[in-house]
Amino acid sequence: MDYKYLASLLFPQPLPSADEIEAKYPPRSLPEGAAVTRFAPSPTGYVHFGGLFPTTVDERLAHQSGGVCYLRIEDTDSRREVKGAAEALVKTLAHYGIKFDEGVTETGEVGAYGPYTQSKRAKIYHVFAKRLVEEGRAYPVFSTDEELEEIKTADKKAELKSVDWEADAGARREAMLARRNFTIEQVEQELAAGHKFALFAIAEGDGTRKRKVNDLVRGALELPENDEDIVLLKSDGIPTYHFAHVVDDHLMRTTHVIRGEEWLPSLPKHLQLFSYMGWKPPKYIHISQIMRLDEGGSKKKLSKRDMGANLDDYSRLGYCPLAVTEYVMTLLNSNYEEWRAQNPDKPYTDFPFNVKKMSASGCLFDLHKLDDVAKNVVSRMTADDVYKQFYAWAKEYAPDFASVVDTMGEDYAKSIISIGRGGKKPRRDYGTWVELQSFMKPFYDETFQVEDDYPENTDLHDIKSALEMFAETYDDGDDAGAWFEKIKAICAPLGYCADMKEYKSNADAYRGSVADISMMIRVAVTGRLNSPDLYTVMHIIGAERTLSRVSAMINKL
RNA sequence: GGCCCGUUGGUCAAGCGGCUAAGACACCGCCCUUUCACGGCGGUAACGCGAGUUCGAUUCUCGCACGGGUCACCA
Repeated sequence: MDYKYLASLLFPQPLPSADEIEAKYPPRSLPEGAAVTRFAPSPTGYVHFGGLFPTTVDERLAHQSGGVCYLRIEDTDSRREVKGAAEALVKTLAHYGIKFDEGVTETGEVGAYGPYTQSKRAKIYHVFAKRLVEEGRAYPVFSTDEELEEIKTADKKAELKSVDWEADAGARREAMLARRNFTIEQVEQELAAGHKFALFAIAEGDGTRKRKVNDLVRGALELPENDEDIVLLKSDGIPTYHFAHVVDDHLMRTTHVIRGEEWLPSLPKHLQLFSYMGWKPPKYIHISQIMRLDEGGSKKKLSKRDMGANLDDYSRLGYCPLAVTEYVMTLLNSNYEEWRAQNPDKPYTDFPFNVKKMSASGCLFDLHKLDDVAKNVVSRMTADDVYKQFYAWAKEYAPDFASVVDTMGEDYAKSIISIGRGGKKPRRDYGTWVELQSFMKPFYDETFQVEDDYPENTDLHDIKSALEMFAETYDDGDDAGAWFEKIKAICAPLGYCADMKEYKSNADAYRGSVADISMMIRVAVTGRLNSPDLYTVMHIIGAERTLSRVSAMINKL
């Protein structure tokens, strides 16, 4: 068969030569060892938590080595495309510190290796597709409009589940072989009839033979050679992922491809295409799925509806983006936590990220762990920083509380946030803005309320007497020592023990201890059974509030 | 069903032929503390099973089991 002629039939429009294209995408001039990575999502919706994993690896690998990390939009499936998804994606990732040097950005496309949107690269794919036809490595498969319609509406997933695998494999193989046989005349006729064609690459592999391939995380893998013809172009002329991946990652000079493990089975296809094209394949890292625990206690894939799957959930719950990033880092490199403990003040980007430390097995999403990381992150922040982030969050997600905060001003809020902050061991009372909001509530009249009841065995008369005595003697000017002496002084008249050690060794002799007296005051002043140090709380809210809350409680009893 | 990947405590995980099998989270207990919390100390808890190689296997090989992925003109 005259492949040159076939190619000219299939691609009649004038195209640049492969060499011309290659010249436009020269090797990058980067320092030795610099990684070029990319995140290549299809714009089908919000960013999944699972998407943050490979992306963080992309970003670290590139920027740690002085390389380039770019964003390419794989919009080759018009059926699934969601409008505005790409923009939302860029914005969300930026929020988590993933900044792209090239590709699709908030301000449009930047970089010399574009376009970075696959739908704009049709001509480039056609150049290389045509070359494969000329070499006798690719052939067309024609479909009528009706058949195409069928392909478009068929629910392949459902179909595949109820298939007779063995019979199907044979039938598919036969059909594949049959498709390879055609004549130039048939092609001419089909084209004349206006039928569209998909372009397939001939598989030369032997499926019964294994080939060693390398994955940077998993090591040497044995995958069967590819013996299935590969769809390069769909009937609409748009490439499949397989072809686009090979062409784009070669031209854009990607050195490391980080992607989900669902791509592992098609790796032989990609390797075969790289070899057909005469290009050097990139290094691969296939990342396992993120799992979650279902109600029954078994592992399930973290799916779209799960809490925590949508990255926007974290914003809503008030996790600061750095907390999420650091959590991802701990999952990616288990020595990250140790490094963090030793380097509490360094930015996470100083951590020497190591691909070899990554785990080949999947990991389970653990909200507890996230909370712990979040507490660490927030405890290390300055009061100023916490205030800014919290206030911005409140404006959006808790506007009522934001206006409550406004009533007392910024400094007041910061004095609350400053409790236990700074020093070598800052307190870790809250890890999210939702938790901080709850922490702050007792400090504002609008949100103060008695939420907790006194412990069951507390004597109401004692409470009343204790509060009355407290109110009589309270002096805003006392220092912490004097203040506590006065609390202790309340004990004896009521038959409570002022000394905890004494009380513990001789509890029966007393009605209670200074701890109980403190609790009586605490609930009156903060409305809760737990609070930060009472003396500190009273001085933040001031004497007036303190005493009015105490008398309100006395009246209530 | 074929093929591929994976399997250390509840979770994330060190380990890479010889260890009392790290650490972190969670859980529990004790201590500190005016309570709770924070903090400190400690505890419960693991190499999926069966062969083989070896003086010796968590570590290497092979089966099996389990989990996951994949088998589209989707990515």
